[in-house]
Amino acid sequence: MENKLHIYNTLSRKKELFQPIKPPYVGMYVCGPTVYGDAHLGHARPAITFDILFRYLKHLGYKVRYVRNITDVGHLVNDADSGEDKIQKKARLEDVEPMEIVKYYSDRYHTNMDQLNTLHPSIEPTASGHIIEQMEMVKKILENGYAYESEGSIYFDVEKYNKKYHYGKLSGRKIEELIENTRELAGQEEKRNSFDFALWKKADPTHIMHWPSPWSEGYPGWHLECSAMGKKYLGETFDIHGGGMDLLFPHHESEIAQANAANGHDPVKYWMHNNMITVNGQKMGKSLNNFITLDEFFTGSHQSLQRAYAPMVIRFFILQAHYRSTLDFSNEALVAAEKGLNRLLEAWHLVPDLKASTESSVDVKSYEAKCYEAMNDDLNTPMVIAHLFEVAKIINQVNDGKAKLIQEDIDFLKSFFNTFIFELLGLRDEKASGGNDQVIDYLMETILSIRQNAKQNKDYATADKIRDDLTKLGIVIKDTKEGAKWSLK
RNA sequence: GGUACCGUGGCCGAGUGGCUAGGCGGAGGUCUGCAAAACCUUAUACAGCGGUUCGAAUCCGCUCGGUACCUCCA
Repeated sequence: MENKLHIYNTLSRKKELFQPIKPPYVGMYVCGPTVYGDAHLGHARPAITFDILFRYLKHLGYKVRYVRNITDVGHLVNDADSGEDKIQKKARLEDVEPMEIVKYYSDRYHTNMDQLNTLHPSIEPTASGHIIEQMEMVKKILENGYAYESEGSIYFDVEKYNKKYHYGKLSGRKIEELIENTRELAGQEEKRNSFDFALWKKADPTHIMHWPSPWSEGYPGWHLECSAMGKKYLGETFDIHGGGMDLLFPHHESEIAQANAANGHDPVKYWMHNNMITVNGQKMGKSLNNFITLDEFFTGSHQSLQRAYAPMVIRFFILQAHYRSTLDFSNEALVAAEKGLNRLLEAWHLVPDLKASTESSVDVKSYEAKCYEAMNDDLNTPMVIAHLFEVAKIINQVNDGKAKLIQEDIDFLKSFFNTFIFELLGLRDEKASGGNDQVIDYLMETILSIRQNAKQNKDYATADKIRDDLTKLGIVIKDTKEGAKWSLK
């Protein structure tokens, strides 16, 4: 299988030609959400970024297994003295079962992801469903001598590990600096070094999510689930591991360490990290409490939103920036994205009705190569979109009789646009589903003919009232040379 | 304090040595009863200072400003 796809590998800090370990198979693991709250705009970024990669790899002919986990245990809360589980904390506050929280937010996450038109992962494992696998990994790391027990908890011995391997190879950190710079946190007296991390944590009596283990009644450490589940479903070494840049350290760094300590070699060939979405230049995140949930975007129910934005507008907005750049959110930017998306789709709608000429005045086929080139250059979707806009302009020119295309080129446009807009960028034509109702079609035909009569009688007041009233209902009327056309907004 | 990244026109955002990015917004025009859409034309740019080069937004250095990670975080 040949391809020219280059992806930026965080491990080497360079763009590298993508060569799977065992073509045509590709194994891809992406860090999913911790389901203790609604998904916000930041969660949409990796989901969409790696959805694009998933779609493109499949398009190139690879057989991809895409694993995205659901974190439903572990992950300590920083302000809880006892190291209380995040899910548990939420559960206690709302007085419900932890798994009830997990179910509730998992469902909502899935709904949001469907709204954003991301393809479902091949496997979506939960941490709580893989306690045994995680314990097996702890045992192995213990056997290999890279972990120690302390008060019923098991910690990873970073210093010892670093003597044979390199702790910091992904994030560029040096262990000596970690010694000096790691902040003092509660509950660290059990550890030999402040940067050692838990593989297994003993549950205190109030902790309600716990499992029996050889060491204590407890729960698995922060970074273990991805290592254990990645290995189980993709093997000890797999092609791609993705996630947000904020997971680079310590999460992904520790995953590498765990894999080496357990299996003796690196787990992943290509590490990919998407950048953050910012608000006024600052990261949108849970801890800063400046996040806007996806539901709030879709309904417009957040004080800093001027109105609602459709899921496809959010998707398009995210795709208009490169995944490794920060993306600054604002109403203005979203409105611009919405108009741009609309412009693209309007052009797409014109394609079937374009009139063919005997010759073409523009070279539309060259745009396909340009788009592939952009995709191959580390998934440069903003570049792809820029090319598509240029094609949209050509379509409009042909529609206006200012440029010419032969039938073959028009047919080419249909498949080309279809491939890039819908198959690869994963955009959905929300309007395509509207207007299928025969009753509505007939109704609109009737209304528009009444309006046409009014116009012919120069009764513009009536004509404009019809148009204005329909606009309020979300129906847009455009008078063209071929008569009035309508569409749902 | 350590590590990494960034600073592009009113806004968002590509571009890494010479060729118009693109979208939104602004101005003027064509079309139209008006509007919308579309098309045409147009203005506004590469944080600052030095250096390398025939030539730099793009490479190097310094300065200033910002962000991320170092603690759960997409």
